[in-house]
Amino acid sequence: MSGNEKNTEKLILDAARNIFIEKGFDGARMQEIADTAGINKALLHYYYRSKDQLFEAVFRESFNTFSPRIFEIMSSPIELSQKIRLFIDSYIDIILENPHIPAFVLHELNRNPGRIKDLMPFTGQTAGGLLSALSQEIKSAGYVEISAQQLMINMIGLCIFPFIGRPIIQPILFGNDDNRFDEFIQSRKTEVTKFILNALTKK
Amino acid sequence: MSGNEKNTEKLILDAARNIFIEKGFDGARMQEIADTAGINKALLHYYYRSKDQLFEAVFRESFNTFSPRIFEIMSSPIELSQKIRLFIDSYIDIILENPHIPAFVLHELNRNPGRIKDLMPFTGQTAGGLLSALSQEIKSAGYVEISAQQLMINMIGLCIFPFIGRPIIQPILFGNDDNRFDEFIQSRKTEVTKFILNALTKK
DNA sequence: TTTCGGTTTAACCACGTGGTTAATTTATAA
DNA sequence: TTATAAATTAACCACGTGGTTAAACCGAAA
Repeated sequence: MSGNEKNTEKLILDAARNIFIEKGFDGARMQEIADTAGINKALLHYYYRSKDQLFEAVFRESFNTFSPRIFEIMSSPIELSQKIRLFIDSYIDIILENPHIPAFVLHELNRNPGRIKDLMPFTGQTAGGLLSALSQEIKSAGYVEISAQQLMINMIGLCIFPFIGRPIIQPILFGNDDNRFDEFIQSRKTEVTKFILNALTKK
Repeated sequence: MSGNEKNTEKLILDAARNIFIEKGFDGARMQEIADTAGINKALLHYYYRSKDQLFEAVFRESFNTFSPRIFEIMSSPIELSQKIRLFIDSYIDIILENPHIPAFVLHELNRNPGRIKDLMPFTGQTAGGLLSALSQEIKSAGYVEISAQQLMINMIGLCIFPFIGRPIIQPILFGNDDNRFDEFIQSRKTEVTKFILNALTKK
């Protein structure tokens, strides 16, 4: 039982996650995943039967990380402004720990939009319920008139976009300086929250 | 000179654009591009020497469509609020005509971030100039305190995100109904403009 | 020590890939 | 009509791909 005693299945999944997220399904090679995991290629098929199934495992995991707990937070019994603060804060934190996941998940979903059906934990109905509830809260909070959908997309988009757009944002706006980009992201949590809450406030 | 007299090079580029944008570089097959164009595969290499060069042609074109004319608009001598209205309006219009381009460009840029260097028409300096000018305008307009970078990213992100995120947005928020999603996008132009301008306004 | 199941590997396979080539067709001009 | 170059094609090639297989390895129970 030496130190590197790590079960092989996990070893494979870790390697596959790195490769798939970096190169996407089409760009990933089973050989490279095996090399990264430090094992023989046949072992990939021993534990996961095919490239598709290995990818499936990685993608589900990534999707669950990516899929915001927005519905949990949004249905909790706290004030709307607090929900918004809470969501922005925790969602940006999550993405900061896995900055490449949004681009990965969204690309694979665009490549195969039908896949979403297998992944949705909540029905359209539960979503509908939350939306109408949110819609009520917007009104009773005395906020600006805005549909629940528009607000949700704004919140999520403002959190995610900087990460997906980094390869174009950083060179143009920050002279390709990693530090300046990181500072930018750091300040985003408070900036986005301020921006949204102010956008919702009647003048 | 019959009706379908279309020069072959253009025929190839059209087919390549469709395939590359739908499947990405790694997922695209030269044979499928040839079939789509209705020509022999060897012709692809006759006009464009390699898959890379054919892709390069498609990507440059897409990037120029995608790359917002934000710097033109932002440096024109009109009031800031008008610039914002103008940008949101025209940018969403452009993307509506090519709804798959943002996901395509951003994915390929994430796959190969170095590529951006070959594509930037403006130096970091010109961008810097525009940013400080914009920063001044924000102040003199009496708007809320916000950095030029944060504002620009918010504007662009709010325009683009619904298109990149469609495969997840439509099923969850609109019961996978094409019409409801299209209505949502249509109302976005006014909604996003209102949202941003209000977010910038002090109480 | 032997046996036996789960692990791991080297070697292999059929097939699809991007790319090439030599020949054929087509248009053009003399 | 004929000569010439450009456009187009069928056939081909080397190689990388996902996947398989049979044998070897290894720890534990008998």
